[in-house]
Amino acid sequence: MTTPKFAQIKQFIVDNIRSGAWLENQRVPSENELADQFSVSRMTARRALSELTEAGILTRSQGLGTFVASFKSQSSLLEIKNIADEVKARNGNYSCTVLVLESINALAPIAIALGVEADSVVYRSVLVHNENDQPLQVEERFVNPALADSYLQQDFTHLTPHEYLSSVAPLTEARHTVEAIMPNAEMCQWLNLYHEEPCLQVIRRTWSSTGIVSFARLVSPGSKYRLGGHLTFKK
Amino acid sequence: MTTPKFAQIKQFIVDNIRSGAWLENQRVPSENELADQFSVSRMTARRALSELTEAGILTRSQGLGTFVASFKSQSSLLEIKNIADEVKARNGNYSCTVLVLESINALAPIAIALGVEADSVVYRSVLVHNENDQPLQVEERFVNPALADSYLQQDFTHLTPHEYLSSVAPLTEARHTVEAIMPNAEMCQWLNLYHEEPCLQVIRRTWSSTGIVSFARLVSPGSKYRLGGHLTFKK
DNA sequence: ACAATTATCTTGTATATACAAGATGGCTTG
DNA sequence: CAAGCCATCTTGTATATACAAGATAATTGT
Repeated sequence: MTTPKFAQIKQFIVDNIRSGAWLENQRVPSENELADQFSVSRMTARRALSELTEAGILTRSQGLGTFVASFKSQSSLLEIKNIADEVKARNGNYSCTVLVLESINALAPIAIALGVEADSVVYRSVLVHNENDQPLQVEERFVNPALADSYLQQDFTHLTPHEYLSSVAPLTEARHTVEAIMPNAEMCQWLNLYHEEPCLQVIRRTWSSTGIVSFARLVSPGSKYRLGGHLTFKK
Repeated sequence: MTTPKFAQIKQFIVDNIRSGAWLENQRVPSENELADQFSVSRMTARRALSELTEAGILTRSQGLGTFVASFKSQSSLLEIKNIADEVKARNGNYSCTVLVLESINALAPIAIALGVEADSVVYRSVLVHNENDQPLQVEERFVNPALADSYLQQDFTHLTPHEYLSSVAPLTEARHTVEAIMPNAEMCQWLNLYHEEPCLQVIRRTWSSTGIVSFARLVSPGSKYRLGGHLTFKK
Protein backbone atom coordinates (compact mmCIF):
# COMPACT_ATOMS: atom_id res chain seq x y z
CA MET A 1 0.00 0.00 0.00
CA THR A 2 2.27 2.76 -1.25
CA THR A 3 -0.33 5.38 -2.17
CA PRO A 4 -1.79 7.11 0.89
CA LYS A 5 -5.32 6.24 1.93
CA PHE A 6 -6.66 9.74 1.43
CA ALA A 7 -5.34 9.66 -2.15
CA GLN A 8 -7.09 6.35 -2.79
CA ILE A 9 -10.38 7.84 -1.65
CA LYS A 10 -9.84 10.88 -3.88
CA GLN A 11 -9.20 8.54 -6.79
CA PHE A 12 -12.37 6.59 -6.00
CA ILE A 13 -14.46 9.75 -6.02
CA VAL A 14 -12.92 11.18 -9.18
CA ASP A 15 -13.37 7.86 -10.98
CA ASN A 16 -17.06 7.84 -10.13
CA ILE A 17 -17.46 11.36 -11.49
CA ARG A 18 -15.42 10.76 -14.65
CA SER A 19 -17.34 7.62 -15.49
CA GLY A 20 -20.63 9.45 -15.15
CA ALA A 21 -21.80 7.25 -12.29
CA TRP A 22 -22.10 10.32 -10.10
CA LEU A 23 -23.76 13.19 -11.93
CA GLU A 24 -23.64 16.95 -11.42
CA ASN A 25 -25.09 18.18 -8.14
CA GLN A 26 -25.58 14.61 -6.97
CA ARG A 27 -24.81 13.88 -3.37
CA VAL A 28 -21.63 11.94 -2.60
CA PRO A 29 -21.08 9.77 0.50
CA SER A 30 -20.64 11.66 3.74
CA GLU A 31 -17.42 11.71 5.72
CA ASN A 32 -18.67 9.01 8.06
CA GLU A 33 -19.92 6.81 5.24
CA LEU A 34 -16.58 7.01 3.44
CA ALA A 35 -14.77 6.37 6.72
CA ASP A 36 -16.75 3.16 7.26
CA GLN A 37 -16.50 2.09 3.63
CA PHE A 38 -12.71 2.45 3.49
CA SER A 39 -12.05 1.57 7.12
CA VAL A 40 -10.31 4.85 7.85
CA SER A 41 -10.91 7.57 10.38
CA ARG A 42 -13.31 10.37 9.64
CA MET A 43 -10.41 12.84 9.42
CA THR A 44 -8.83 10.88 6.58
CA ALA A 45 -12.07 10.66 4.63
CA ARG A 46 -12.56 14.33 5.34
CA ARG A 47 -9.17 15.16 3.83
CA ALA A 48 -10.14 13.53 0.55
CA LEU A 49 -13.40 15.50 0.39
CA SER A 50 -11.77 18.76 1.44
CA GLU A 51 -9.02 18.60 -1.15
CA LEU A 52 -11.43 17.78 -3.95
CA THR A 53 -13.58 20.68 -2.80
CA GLU A 54 -10.59 22.99 -2.86
CA ALA A 55 -9.88 21.76 -6.39
CA GLY A 56 -13.41 22.73 -7.40
CA ILE A 57 -14.59 19.19 -8.13
CA LEU A 58 -16.95 19.01 -5.16
CA THR A 59 -18.97 21.54 -3.20
CA ARG A 60 -19.88 21.16 0.45
CA SER A 61 -22.33 22.81 2.75
CA GLN A 62 -22.54 22.38 6.45
CA GLY A 63 -25.51 20.36 7.58
CA LEU A 64 -26.45 19.31 4.07
CA GLY A 65 -23.67 17.23 2.63
CA THR A 66 -21.13 17.09 -0.17
CA PHE A 67 -22.08 17.26 -3.84
CA VAL A 68 -20.53 16.94 -7.27
CA ALA A 69 -19.76 20.48 -8.43
CA SER A 70 -21.53 21.70 -11.53
CA PHE A 71 -19.22 21.94 -14.48
CA LYS A 72 -20.66 25.32 -15.34
CA SER A 73 -19.21 26.91 -12.25
CA GLN A 74 -15.74 25.77 -13.22
CA SER A 75 -14.04 28.81 -14.65
CA SER A 76 -11.78 28.04 -17.52
CA LEU A 77 -8.26 29.17 -16.98
CA LEU A 78 -5.55 30.16 -19.38
CA GLU A 79 -1.91 30.23 -18.50
CA ILE A 80 0.40 33.02 -19.56
CA LYS A 81 3.82 31.47 -19.36
CA ASN A 82 7.22 33.05 -19.57
CA ILE A 83 7.97 33.17 -23.28
CA ALA A 84 11.60 32.19 -22.85
CA ASP A 85 10.54 29.03 -21.03
CA GLU A 86 7.99 28.25 -23.72
CA VAL A 87 10.53 28.50 -26.51
CA LYS A 88 13.01 26.36 -24.62
CA ALA A 89 10.27 23.83 -23.84
CA ARG A 90 9.79 23.14 -27.55
CA ASN A 91 13.53 22.94 -28.13
CA GLY A 92 13.68 26.27 -29.94
CA ASN A 93 16.70 28.55 -29.88
CA TYR A 94 15.77 31.47 -27.64
CA SER A 95 17.46 34.84 -27.92
CA CYS A 96 16.63 38.39 -26.96
CA THR A 97 17.47 41.71 -28.62
CA VAL A 98 17.42 44.98 -26.70
CA LEU A 99 16.05 47.72 -28.93
CA VAL A 100 15.48 50.52 -26.43
CA LEU A 101 16.67 51.10 -22.87
CA GLU A 102 16.13 54.65 -21.76
CA SER A 103 14.61 57.00 -19.24
CA ILE A 104 11.80 59.19 -20.49
CA ASN A 105 9.23 61.64 -19.24
CA ALA A 106 5.98 59.78 -18.84
CA LEU A 107 3.03 60.85 -20.93
CA ALA A 108 -0.29 60.98 -19.14
CA PRO A 109 -1.58 57.46 -19.90
CA ILE A 110 1.71 55.83 -18.92
CA ALA A 111 1.95 57.91 -15.77
CA ILE A 112 -1.55 56.90 -14.76
CA ALA A 113 -0.88 53.23 -15.41
CA LEU A 114 2.25 53.40 -13.28
CA GLY A 115 0.68 55.52 -10.58
CA VAL A 116 3.24 58.33 -10.83
CA GLU A 117 2.91 62.04 -11.57
CA ALA A 118 2.53 63.07 -15.18
CA ASP A 119 5.75 64.08 -16.91
CA SER A 120 7.91 62.46 -14.21
CA VAL A 121 10.86 60.29 -15.19
CA VAL A 122 10.22 56.59 -15.82
CA TYR A 123 12.31 53.86 -17.42
CA ARG A 124 11.34 52.28 -20.70
CA SER A 125 12.64 49.18 -22.42
CA VAL A 126 11.75 47.53 -25.70
CA LEU A 127 12.93 43.97 -26.19
CA VAL A 128 12.36 41.47 -28.95
CA HIS A 129 12.11 37.81 -27.95
CA ASN A 130 13.28 35.58 -30.79
CA GLU A 131 12.77 31.92 -31.54
CA ASN A 132 15.38 30.57 -33.94
CA ASP A 133 16.39 34.18 -34.68
CA GLN A 134 12.87 35.11 -35.80
CA PRO A 135 10.92 37.72 -33.81
CA LEU A 136 8.19 36.05 -31.76
CA GLN A 137 7.19 38.75 -29.32
CA VAL A 138 7.89 42.41 -28.64
CA GLU A 139 7.96 43.46 -25.00
CA GLU A 140 7.57 47.15 -24.27
CA ARG A 141 7.88 47.88 -20.58
CA PHE A 142 7.59 50.97 -18.43
CA VAL A 143 9.15 50.77 -14.99
CA ASN A 144 8.66 52.84 -11.87
CA PRO A 145 12.17 54.11 -11.00
CA ALA A 146 11.31 54.43 -7.32
CA LEU A 147 11.05 50.67 -7.05
CA ALA A 148 13.85 49.57 -9.39
CA ASP A 149 16.43 52.34 -9.72
CA SER A 150 19.17 50.27 -11.37
CA TYR A 151 16.87 48.95 -14.11
CA LEU A 152 18.82 50.64 -16.92
CA GLN A 153 22.09 48.98 -15.89
CA GLN A 154 20.81 45.44 -16.42
CA ASP A 155 21.79 43.12 -19.26
CA PHE A 156 18.44 41.81 -20.45
CA THR A 157 19.93 39.41 -22.98
CA HIS A 158 20.65 37.06 -20.07
CA LEU A 159 18.12 38.03 -17.38
CA THR A 160 14.54 38.83 -18.33
CA PRO A 161 13.04 42.05 -16.95
CA HIS A 162 10.47 40.04 -15.07
CA GLU A 163 13.15 38.02 -13.33
CA TYR A 164 15.11 41.13 -12.43
CA LEU A 165 12.08 42.99 -11.11
CA SER A 166 10.99 40.01 -9.03
CA SER A 167 14.35 39.99 -7.30
CA VAL A 168 14.32 43.74 -6.60
CA ALA A 169 10.73 44.29 -5.51
CA PRO A 170 8.70 41.43 -4.04
CA LEU A 171 5.69 41.18 -6.31
CA THR A 172 2.32 40.83 -4.69
CA GLU A 173 -0.15 41.10 -7.53
CA ALA A 174 -0.47 41.02 -11.31
CA ARG A 175 -3.25 41.86 -13.71
CA HIS A 176 -3.58 40.93 -17.35
CA THR A 177 -5.76 41.73 -20.27
CA VAL A 178 -5.62 40.03 -23.63
CA GLU A 179 -6.90 41.60 -26.82
CA ALA A 180 -6.54 41.47 -30.56
CA ILE A 181 -4.98 44.52 -32.17
CA MET A 182 -3.59 45.70 -35.48
CA PRO A 183 0.10 46.58 -35.13
CA ASN A 184 1.28 50.06 -36.13
CA ALA A 185 4.18 50.65 -38.51
CA GLU A 186 6.81 50.69 -35.77
CA MET A 187 5.56 47.41 -34.31
CA CYS A 188 5.52 45.82 -37.78
CA GLN A 189 9.14 46.72 -38.17
CA TRP A 190 10.07 45.31 -34.78
CA LEU A 191 8.22 42.09 -35.50
CA ASN A 192 9.63 41.92 -39.02
CA LEU A 193 6.15 41.79 -40.57
CA TYR A 194 6.00 42.61 -44.26
CA HIS A 195 2.23 42.74 -44.50
CA GLU A 196 -0.15 43.78 -41.77
CA GLU A 197 -1.38 40.94 -39.59
CA PRO A 198 -3.53 40.83 -36.44
CA CYS A 199 -1.59 40.47 -33.23
CA LEU A 200 -2.28 39.22 -29.72
CA GLN A 201 -1.56 41.88 -27.15
CA VAL A 202 -1.16 41.07 -23.48
CA ILE A 203 -1.06 43.98 -21.04
CA ARG A 204 0.49 43.07 -17.72
CA ARG A 205 0.65 45.30 -14.68
CA THR A 206 2.56 44.12 -11.63
CA TRP A 207 2.21 45.42 -8.09
CA SER A 208 4.57 45.39 -5.17
CA SER A 209 3.61 46.18 -1.59
CA THR A 210 4.76 49.77 -2.10
CA GLY A 211 3.13 50.47 -5.45
CA ILE A 212 2.95 49.64 -9.12
CA VAL A 213 6.26 48.24 -10.29
CA SER A 214 5.85 48.07 -14.02
CA PHE A 215 3.51 48.09 -16.94
CA ALA A 216 4.28 45.82 -19.87
CA ARG A 217 2.85 45.38 -23.34
CA LEU A 218 3.54 42.03 -24.98
CA VAL A 219 2.70 41.84 -28.68
CA SER A 220 2.93 38.71 -30.81
CA PRO A 221 1.81 37.99 -34.37
CA GLY A 222 -1.42 36.01 -34.45
CA SER A 223 0.06 33.60 -36.96
CA LYS A 224 2.97 32.61 -34.74
CA TYR A 225 1.70 32.77 -31.22
CA ARG A 226 -1.28 31.57 -29.29
CA LEU A 227 -2.26 31.04 -25.69
CA GLY A 228 -3.22 27.58 -24.57
CA GLY A 229 -5.40 26.52 -21.69
CA HIS A 230 -6.43 23.26 -20.20
CA LEU A 231 -9.03 22.23 -17.69
CA THR A 232 -9.46 18.70 -16.49
CA PHE A 233 -10.65 16.44 -13.71
CA LYS A 234 -7.60 14.67 -12.48
CA LYS A 235 -5.21 13.94 -9.60
CA MET B 1 -12.62 35.36 18.35
CA THR B 2 -14.95 34.72 15.44
CA THR B 3 -12.36 33.98 12.74
CA PRO B 4 -10.91 30.48 13.06
CA LYS B 5 -7.38 30.11 14.37
CA PHE B 6 -6.02 28.52 11.22
CA ALA B 7 -7.33 31.50 9.25
CA GLN B 8 -5.59 33.91 11.59
CA ILE B 9 -2.31 32.13 11.05
CA LYS B 10 -2.81 32.20 7.28
CA GLN B 11 -3.44 35.94 7.51
CA PHE B 12 -0.29 36.41 9.57
CA ILE B 13 1.80 34.60 6.98
CA VAL B 14 0.29 36.37 3.99
CA ASP B 15 0.73 39.74 5.68
CA ASN B 16 4.42 39.06 6.20
CA ILE B 17 4.83 38.17 2.54
CA ARG B 18 2.81 41.10 1.22
CA SER B 19 4.72 43.58 3.33
CA GLY B 20 8.01 42.25 2.01
CA ALA B 21 9.17 41.16 5.46
CA TRP B 22 9.46 37.60 4.19
CA LEU B 23 11.13 37.46 0.78
CA GLU B 24 11.00 34.90 -1.98
CA ASN B 25 12.43 31.50 -1.13
CA GLN B 26 12.90 32.58 2.47
CA ARG B 27 12.12 30.04 5.13
CA VAL B 28 8.95 30.53 7.16
CA PRO B 29 8.39 29.24 10.72
CA SER B 30 7.94 25.50 11.04
CA GLU B 31 4.70 23.86 12.11
CA ASN B 32 5.93 23.48 15.68
CA GLU B 33 7.20 27.06 15.88
CA LEU B 34 3.87 28.43 14.67
CA ALA B 35 2.04 26.12 17.06
CA ASP B 36 4.01 27.50 20.00
CA GLN B 37 3.78 31.10 18.79
CA PHE B 38 0.00 31.00 18.40
CA SER B 39 -0.69 28.53 21.20
CA VAL B 40 -2.42 26.06 18.92
CA SER B 41 -1.83 22.42 18.14
CA ARG B 42 0.58 21.41 15.43
CA MET B 43 -2.32 20.19 13.27
CA THR B 44 -3.88 23.64 13.26
CA ALA B 45 -0.64 25.36 12.33
CA ARG B 46 -0.15 22.66 9.72
CA ARG B 47 -3.51 23.44 8.18
CA ALA B 48 -2.54 27.07 7.62
CA LEU B 49 0.72 26.06 5.93
CA SER B 50 -0.91 23.33 3.85
CA GLU B 51 -3.65 25.54 2.49
CA LEU B 52 -1.23 28.30 1.57
CA THR B 53 0.92 25.70 -0.14
CA GLU B 54 -2.06 24.44 -2.09
CA ALA B 55 -2.74 28.04 -3.11
CA GLY B 56 0.78 28.32 -4.47
CA ILE B 57 1.96 30.91 -1.97
CA LEU B 58 4.30 28.57 -0.12
CA THR B 59 6.32 25.53 -1.06
CA ARG B 60 7.21 22.75 1.33
CA SER B 61 9.67 19.91 1.32
CA GLN B 62 9.84 17.12 3.80
CA GLY B 63 12.82 17.36 6.11
CA LEU B 64 13.76 20.85 4.95
CA GLY B 65 10.96 23.21 5.83
CA THR B 66 8.44 25.59 4.33
CA PHE B 67 9.41 28.49 2.09
CA VAL B 68 7.87 31.49 0.38
CA ALA B 69 7.14 30.40 -3.19
CA SER B 70 8.96 32.24 -5.94
CA PHE B 71 6.68 34.54 -7.85
CA LYS B 72 8.14 33.30 -11.11
CA SER B 73 6.73 29.84 -10.61
CA GLN B 74 3.25 31.29 -10.25
CA SER B 75 1.60 30.71 -13.56
CA SER B 76 -0.60 33.57 -14.60
CA LEU B 77 -4.13 32.52 -15.21
CA LEU B 78 -6.81 33.94 -17.41
CA GLU B 79 -10.45 33.20 -16.96
CA ILE B 80 -12.75 32.50 -19.87
CA LYS B 81 -16.15 33.23 -18.48
CA ASN B 82 -19.56 32.54 -19.90
CA ILE B 83 -20.26 35.54 -22.08
CA ALA B 84 -23.90 35.76 -21.06
CA ASP B 85 -22.86 36.02 -17.42
CA GLU B 86 -20.31 38.68 -18.27
CA VAL B 87 -22.84 40.84 -20.05
CA LYS B 88 -25.33 40.50 -17.24
CA ALA B 89 -22.60 41.26 -14.69
CA ARG B 90 -22.09 44.71 -16.21
CA ASN B 91 -25.83 45.32 -16.41
CA GLY B 92 -25.96 44.92 -20.17
CA ASN B 93 -28.96 43.60 -22.02
CA TYR B 94 -28.03 40.11 -23.18
CA SER B 95 -29.71 38.44 -26.12
CA CYS B 96 -28.88 35.65 -28.51
CA THR B 97 -29.69 35.16 -32.17
CA VAL B 98 -29.65 31.74 -33.80
CA LEU B 99 -28.26 32.02 -37.33
CA VAL B 100 -27.71 28.39 -38.21
CA LEU B 101 -28.91 25.11 -36.70
CA GLU B 102 -28.37 22.17 -39.01
CA SER B 103 -26.86 18.77 -39.52
CA ILE B 104 -24.05 18.57 -42.04
CA ASN B 105 -21.49 16.12 -43.35
CA ALA B 106 -18.24 16.84 -41.57
CA LEU B 107 -15.27 17.94 -43.62
CA ALA B 108 -11.97 16.37 -42.69
CA PRO B 109 -10.67 19.00 -40.21
CA ILE B 110 -13.98 19.12 -38.33
CA ALA B 111 -14.23 15.34 -38.26
CA ILE B 112 -10.73 15.06 -36.84
CA ALA B 113 -11.42 17.69 -34.19
CA LEU B 114 -14.56 15.83 -33.13
CA GLY B 115 -13.01 12.39 -33.35
CA VAL B 116 -15.56 11.04 -35.82
CA GLU B 117 -15.21 9.55 -39.29
CA ALA B 118 -14.80 11.96 -42.19
CA ASP B 119 -18.02 12.83 -44.02
CA SER B 120 -20.20 11.51 -41.18
CA VAL B 121 -23.14 13.56 -39.95
CA VAL B 122 -22.51 16.15 -37.24
CA TYR B 123 -24.60 19.02 -35.88
CA ARG B 124 -23.61 22.63 -36.43
CA SER B 125 -24.89 25.80 -34.85
CA VAL B 126 -23.98 29.44 -35.32
CA LEU B 127 -25.18 31.86 -32.66
CA VAL B 128 -24.59 35.55 -32.15
CA HIS B 129 -24.36 36.79 -28.57
CA ASN B 130 -25.52 40.39 -28.33
CA GLU B 131 -24.99 43.07 -25.73
CA ASN B 132 -27.60 45.82 -25.98
CA ASP B 133 -28.61 44.39 -29.38
CA GLN B 134 -25.10 44.79 -30.77
CA PRO B 135 -23.14 41.68 -31.80
CA LEU B 136 -20.43 40.91 -29.25
CA GLN B 137 -19.42 37.38 -30.09
CA VAL B 138 -20.13 34.75 -32.73
CA GLU B 139 -20.22 31.15 -31.55
CA GLU B 140 -19.84 28.47 -34.20
CA ARG B 141 -20.14 25.01 -32.72
CA PHE B 142 -19.87 21.48 -34.06
CA VAL B 143 -21.46 18.76 -31.95
CA ASN B 144 -20.97 15.01 -31.90
CA PRO B 145 -24.50 13.57 -32.48
CA ALA B 146 -23.65 10.36 -30.65
CA LEU B 147 -23.40 12.27 -27.39
CA ALA B 148 -26.18 14.84 -27.82
CA ASP B 149 -28.73 13.54 -30.29
CA SER B 150 -31.47 16.08 -29.52
CA TYR B 151 -29.16 19.08 -29.99
CA LEU B 152 -31.10 20.46 -32.97
CA GLN B 153 -34.38 20.54 -31.02
CA GLN B 154 -33.11 22.98 -28.40
CA ASP B 155 -34.06 26.63 -28.09
CA PHE B 156 -30.72 28.37 -27.66
CA THR B 157 -32.19 31.80 -27.12
CA HIS B 158 -32.93 30.73 -23.54
CA LEU B 159 -30.43 27.96 -22.80
CA THR B 160 -26.84 28.28 -23.99
CA PRO B 161 -25.35 25.32 -25.87
CA HIS B 162 -22.79 24.89 -23.15
CA GLU B 163 -25.49 24.61 -20.51
CA TYR B 164 -27.45 22.11 -22.59
CA LEU B 165 -24.41 19.96 -23.35
CA SER B 166 -23.36 19.92 -19.71
CA SER B 167 -26.74 18.52 -18.75
CA VAL B 168 -26.69 15.82 -21.43
CA ALA B 169 -23.12 14.58 -21.24
CA PRO B 170 -21.10 14.97 -18.05
CA LEU B 171 -18.07 16.99 -19.11
CA THR B 172 -14.70 15.84 -17.91
CA GLU B 173 -12.22 18.02 -19.73
CA ALA B 174 -11.87 21.18 -21.81
CA ARG B 175 -9.08 22.68 -23.86
CA HIS B 176 -8.73 26.22 -25.14
CA THR B 177 -6.54 28.17 -27.43
CA VAL B 178 -6.65 31.91 -27.93
CA GLU B 179 -5.34 33.67 -31.00
CA ALA B 180 -5.68 36.83 -33.02
CA ILE B 181 -7.24 36.45 -36.45
CA MET B 182 -8.60 38.51 -39.27
CA PRO B 183 -12.29 37.72 -39.82
CA ASN B 184 -13.45 36.58 -43.24
CA ALA B 185 -16.34 38.22 -45.08
CA GLU B 186 -18.97 35.92 -43.60
CA MET B 187 -17.75 36.58 -40.05
CA CYS B 188 -17.69 40.34 -40.71
CA GLN B 189 -21.32 40.16 -41.70
CA TRP B 190 -22.26 38.16 -38.61
CA LEU B 191 -20.42 40.59 -36.34
CA ASN B 192 -21.81 43.60 -38.19
CA LEU B 193 -18.34 44.94 -38.96
CA TYR B 194 -18.17 47.53 -41.73
CA HIS B 195 -14.40 47.63 -41.97
CA GLU B 196 -12.03 44.78 -41.25
CA GLU B 197 -10.83 44.61 -37.69
CA PRO B 198 -8.67 42.07 -35.81
CA CYS B 199 -10.63 39.60 -33.70
CA LEU B 200 -9.96 37.43 -30.69
CA GLN B 201 -10.70 33.79 -31.44
CA VAL B 202 -11.11 31.21 -28.70
CA ILE B 203 -11.23 27.55 -29.72
CA ARG B 204 -12.80 25.32 -27.11
CA ARG B 205 -12.98 21.55 -27.23
CA THR B 206 -14.90 19.71 -24.54
CA TRP B 207 -14.56 16.05 -23.60
CA SER B 208 -16.95 13.68 -21.94
CA SER B 209 -16.02 10.28 -20.56
CA THR B 210 -17.14 8.68 -23.81
CA GLY B 211 -15.48 11.02 -26.28
CA ILE B 212 -15.28 14.51 -27.68
CA VAL B 213 -18.60 16.29 -27.22
CA SER B 214 -18.17 19.47 -29.17
CA PHE B 215 -15.81 21.86 -30.82
CA ALA B 216 -16.56 25.58 -30.60
CA ARG B 217 -15.10 28.68 -32.20
CA LEU B 218 -15.80 31.93 -30.35
CA VAL B 219 -14.94 35.09 -32.29
CA SER B 220 -15.16 38.62 -30.90
CA PRO B 221 -14.04 41.97 -32.31
CA GLY B 222 -10.80 43.15 -30.72
CA SER B 223 -12.29 46.58 -30.14
CA LYS B 224 -15.23 45.31 -28.11
CA TYR B 225 -13.96 42.29 -26.23
CA ARG B 226 -10.97 41.37 -24.17
CA LEU B 227 -10.01 38.69 -21.71
CA GLY B 228 -9.06 39.71 -18.21
CA GLY B 229 -6.88 37.92 -15.73
CA HIS B 230 -5.90 38.53 -12.19
CA LEU B 231 -3.33 37.06 -9.90
CA THR B 232 -2.95 38.05 -6.30
CA PHE B 233 -1.82 37.03 -2.87
CA LYS B 234 -4.87 36.99 -0.74
CA LYS B 235 -7.19 35.11 1.60
C1' DA C 1 41.28 12.58 9.11
C1' DC C 2 37.50 10.26 7.35
C1' DA C 3 33.47 7.37 7.24
C1' DA C 4 29.54 5.60 9.44
C1' DT C 5 26.21 6.16 12.83
C1' DT C 6 23.14 8.77 15.62
C1' DA C 7 20.38 12.51 17.12
C1' DT C 8 17.33 15.87 15.91
C1' DC C 9 15.03 18.77 13.16
C1' DT C 10 11.61 19.00 9.46
C1' DT C 11 7.16 17.61 6.88
C1' DG C 12 3.75 13.60 5.82
C1' DT C 13 0.17 10.31 7.13
C1' DA C 14 -3.26 8.56 10.21
C1' DT C 15 -6.25 8.00 14.28
C1' DA C 16 -9.45 8.99 18.12
C1' DT C 17 -11.81 12.38 20.26
C1' DA C 18 -14.46 16.55 21.38
C1' DC C 19 -17.45 20.20 20.62
C1' DA C 20 -19.67 23.78 17.46
C1' DA C 21 -22.96 24.86 14.04
C1' DG C 22 -26.13 24.32 9.98
C1' DA C 23 -30.11 21.57 8.08
C1' DT C 24 -33.90 18.44 8.37
C1' DG C 25 -37.53 15.64 9.86
C1' DG C 26 -40.47 13.99 13.39
C1' DC C 27 -42.50 14.57 17.72
C1' DT C 28 -44.70 17.00 21.32
C1' DT C 29 -47.45 20.45 23.04
C1' DG C 30 -50.59 24.34 23.05
C1' DC D 1 -53.92 21.92 13.14
C1' DA D 2 -49.86 24.40 13.74
C1' DA D 3 -45.90 26.18 16.20
C1' DG D 4 -42.10 25.08 18.69
C1' DC D 5 -38.79 21.76 20.32
C1' DC D 6 -35.65 18.08 19.92
C1' DA D 7 -33.09 14.21 17.99
C1' DT D 8 -30.08 13.32 14.47
C1' DC D 9 -27.87 13.84 10.47
C1' DT D 10 -24.37 16.71 8.14
C1' DT D 11 -19.85 19.57 7.83
C1' DG D 12 -16.46 22.75 10.51
C1' DT D 13 -12.87 23.57 13.96
C1' DA D 14 -9.47 22.04 17.17
C1' DT D 15 -6.53 19.02 19.97
C1' DA D 16 -3.32 15.29 21.42
C1' DT D 17 -0.97 11.59 19.88
C1' DA D 18 1.69 8.27 17.12
C1' DC D 19 4.73 6.80 13.73
C1' DA D 20 6.99 7.32 9.00
C1' DA D 21 10.29 9.48 6.17
C1' DG D 22 13.47 13.10 4.32
C1' DA D 23 17.43 16.26 5.45
C1' DT D 24 21.09 17.93 8.14
C1' DA D 25 24.35 18.41 11.71
C1' DA D 26 26.77 16.37 15.46
C1' DT D 27 28.91 12.50 17.31
C1' DT D 28 31.35 8.42 17.36
C1' DG D 29 34.45 4.75 15.88
C1' DT D 30 38.09 3.23 13.04
